[in-house]
Amino acid sequence: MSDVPYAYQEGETRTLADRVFEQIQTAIVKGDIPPGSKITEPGLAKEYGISRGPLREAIRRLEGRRLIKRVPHVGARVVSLSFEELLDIYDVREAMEGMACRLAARNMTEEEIQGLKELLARHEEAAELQEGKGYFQKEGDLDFHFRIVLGSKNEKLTELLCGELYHLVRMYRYQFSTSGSRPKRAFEEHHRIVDAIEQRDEELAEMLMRRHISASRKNVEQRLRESQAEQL
Amino acid sequence: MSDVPYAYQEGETRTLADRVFEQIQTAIVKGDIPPGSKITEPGLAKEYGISRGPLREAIRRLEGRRLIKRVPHVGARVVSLSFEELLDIYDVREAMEGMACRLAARNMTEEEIQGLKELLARHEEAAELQEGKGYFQKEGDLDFHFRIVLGSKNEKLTELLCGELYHLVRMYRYQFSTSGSRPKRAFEEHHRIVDAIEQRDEELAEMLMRRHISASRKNVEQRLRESQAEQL
DNA sequence: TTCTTTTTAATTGTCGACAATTTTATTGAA
DNA sequence: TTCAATAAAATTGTCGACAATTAAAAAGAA
Repeated sequence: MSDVPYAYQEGETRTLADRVFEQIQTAIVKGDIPPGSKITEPGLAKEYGISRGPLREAIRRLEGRRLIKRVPHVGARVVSLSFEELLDIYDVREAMEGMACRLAARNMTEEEIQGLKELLARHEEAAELQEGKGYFQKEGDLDFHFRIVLGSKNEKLTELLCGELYHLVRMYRYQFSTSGSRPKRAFEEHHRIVDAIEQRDEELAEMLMRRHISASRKNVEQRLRESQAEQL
Repeated sequence: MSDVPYAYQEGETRTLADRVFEQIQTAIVKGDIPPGSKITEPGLAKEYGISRGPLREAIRRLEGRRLIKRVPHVGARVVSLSFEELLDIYDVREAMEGMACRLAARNMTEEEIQGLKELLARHEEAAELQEGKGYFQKEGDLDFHFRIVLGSKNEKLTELLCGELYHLVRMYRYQFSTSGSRPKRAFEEHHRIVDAIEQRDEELAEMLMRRHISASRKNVEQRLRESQAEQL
């Protein structure tokens, strides 16, 4: 599977600025360019072997996706992630993915639902092998959510979630390795969500997804508070 | 009040690209640059009296906000609005503003709530004078929703709603003049929402906001179907 | 030494020029 | 006339250069 799950469907012909945009985005998400670090145009231009023109366009787009913050005449910095913002994102996800799940129960095809079930089965297999942690499950969880969002058949919802929010979510995961701490329960919840979708029970599907994300949020919140307490 | 309700709080010093970005955005939203029309760089550069460099950066940001679509080596066009997308946006708003309303009930200050009530009173006054239609109510409705989103104190939610979605909403309104068709009922709903917020009833606040937006959606949907039927 | 001022260096913002590609117009053949 | 092939024009993509602003370094005063 590609590194970027939600890729724009443009043709082969991509411009330099487009490619560099994706490269830098990946570098930021994976932490290769650490949060808070300064983006210098001549430096990046040299590193990627292009001139400053396309690079600046890429930077503007990164700014639009809120992966970097820019101050006129001063420069750009990679966003630094705060606990508050992470929790904020969970609330947004609860709302949007809840709606996505409701719509998925309405609009997903039988084939797509079948695919979801197979995905879950594969995850469970892998989880049994390596006791529920590690890279695969990390990305696998997002893959599950990703498919449901696509299943909503709501383009705007998909754009906002996959094009704006998930990059940040992945960034947090690379950063804090803050995932997969409650694998068994999460799997159970995933199963129940798929069941609700299969039964076309929109309300239940939405409710279960909201609970699922809300539980995740509470879990992360508690762990963050613990690690904060440790530092005192 | 400023034309753009959600303005970034950058200092005085703004760059050419930033200003042109806002100018073009306003032009697109208001329909001065009609949907579907082609954006030619030399043309716009000449019109705004700048070179193509800053203009291209502005275009990239417009693309990020999904106000224009760009094809490599071909050019950019202003997005054309479809009925499906408008209805999609309503679903997204229902989810996100529902959550915003829940959080607003939790986090709004008493002063902010008081301000909301005053806003409603002013709207009612104006509505009585001009029988509930016209420009003021159009923007006024969005102003109401805008304040509640701010009251959520959730930065990501605010960014997505005010920075991504509301521009499209305003674009639709300028385009189709599709608003203010059920003023009295909308006012009542606004009132009940504020009451729920004042009583700090999070669940009720979310539910009322979701119903409010859902009703709006149904109303628009019906009117769109009627106008479609007329064309047959 | 420490703080302020001045000077230097580096970075960002803007522009015009050229190459690559696409669109439009023209020409020619069926 | 209509369609295909070619030629011309326009537009996009990329680059390097220069001006404006900011950050860093050096010099000087307390």
